[in-house]
Amino acid sequence: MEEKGISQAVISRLPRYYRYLGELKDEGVERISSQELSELMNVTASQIRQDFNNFGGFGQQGYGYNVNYLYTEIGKILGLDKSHHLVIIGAGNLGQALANYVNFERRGFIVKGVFDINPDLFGKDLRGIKVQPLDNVVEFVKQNNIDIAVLTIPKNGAVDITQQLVKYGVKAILNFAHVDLEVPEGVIVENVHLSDSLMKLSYNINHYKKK
Amino acid sequence: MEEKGISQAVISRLPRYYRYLGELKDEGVERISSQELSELMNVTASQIRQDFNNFGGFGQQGYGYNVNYLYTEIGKILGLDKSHHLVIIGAGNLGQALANYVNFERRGFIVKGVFDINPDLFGKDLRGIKVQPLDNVVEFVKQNNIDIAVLTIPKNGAVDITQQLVKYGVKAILNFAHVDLEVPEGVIVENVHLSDSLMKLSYNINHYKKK
DNA sequence: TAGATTGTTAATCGATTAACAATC
DNA sequence: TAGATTGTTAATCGATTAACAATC
Repeated sequence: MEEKGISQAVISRLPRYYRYLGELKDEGVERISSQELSELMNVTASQIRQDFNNFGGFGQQGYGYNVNYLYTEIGKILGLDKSHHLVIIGAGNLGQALANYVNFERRGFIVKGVFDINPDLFGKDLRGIKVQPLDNVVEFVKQNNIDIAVLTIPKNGAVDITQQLVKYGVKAILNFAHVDLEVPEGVIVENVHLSDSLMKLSYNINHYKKK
Repeated sequence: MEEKGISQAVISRLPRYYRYLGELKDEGVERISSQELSELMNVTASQIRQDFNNFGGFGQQGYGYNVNYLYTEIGKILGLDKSHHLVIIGAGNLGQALANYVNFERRGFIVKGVFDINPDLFGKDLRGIKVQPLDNVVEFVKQNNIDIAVLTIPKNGAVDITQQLVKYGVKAILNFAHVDLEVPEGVIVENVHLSDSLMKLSYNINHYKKK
């Protein structure tokens, strides 16, 4: 089961498989073939089988895949069977939106702290968590075993705080700031650049003709 | 200049080029070679030249690229020289965050209306735009030449409203709902699935070893 | 002109799809 | 057993990188 060198293209597809399998599970579907799943998801059956086989054989010839089992296994691959402690840095609308989004918690992403530089926000309660001054974050990260930092602050602040965060053990950053963060080897950055998404949309509005 | 069949891989890189070129421009840099840009951005010079050449020759042998010119041209390719009218559907924290994000406006993405089903939010002012009842949206889209809808509502609502929106002329959807939207040919959907990003992060925390 | 650097073709690499033998 | 469907190898396709001739 110790896989390695899986491409990010494959990893990027796992959450979508996970979502579809979760829905099938909720509908009470017990088994599914790569062919059926391929029609549902609009991808090739071949790709589905290749993707799953990167992690070992989850299916059975002549039968297909057990939905429940496959769902659980993909969850494990994604690390959703373990919980992750995260801090949100920036308690503006976006930070608050994320702090309030209860579904993350369901997947094991536990918001432990929310920080901001704006004193007006200090003490504001977000689902039981009070916004703290940003100055507290380093100490907080040290003491609370924080894996993930979510950056919802402007880019200058994001660059500065990143240095501190990785120094004190943050392993991954979900970055909403519109800047490329420099991090040491082994620290993961996932960028969510909303303006980039809008620009792609804009391009495609003008150029997209047929599928 | 009429390009076609540009791959989405290339398009996805354009906003990042645009950002770096904008910064160089602001710093007063006049010209840059693909080699210099490649070091700055951590991509190959070859890829940069290939990417730009999809759209025609923006550079000059022996000189490199004029930063200002290239910046402007990429902006045009992305359609940022034209403005887009958008509506935000869902005025929760995320919808408000986007409505308040002034930088979108700078790039020509003009928020024309914000809608919600929650009466408590009706009339709430977001940078001069008042939240309206969702029931108004179809009429509003018809009359205000709306290109883009941003969906920041839960998935059931998103699926339902999408049918209406595309019927009345919306050409593109920025979808934050955790569901795959079905749209007719020619309508663009760009998904921003934040929980997928967190899952990728989670996977990589556990598996990433070396670059 | 000589040097630099693009534009572009060719080579490589990786990801996707097709095919089919293994096997439940 | 026969039929179905996976696991996996082989073929194809597309994207990235390398190389270099064109040219400023």
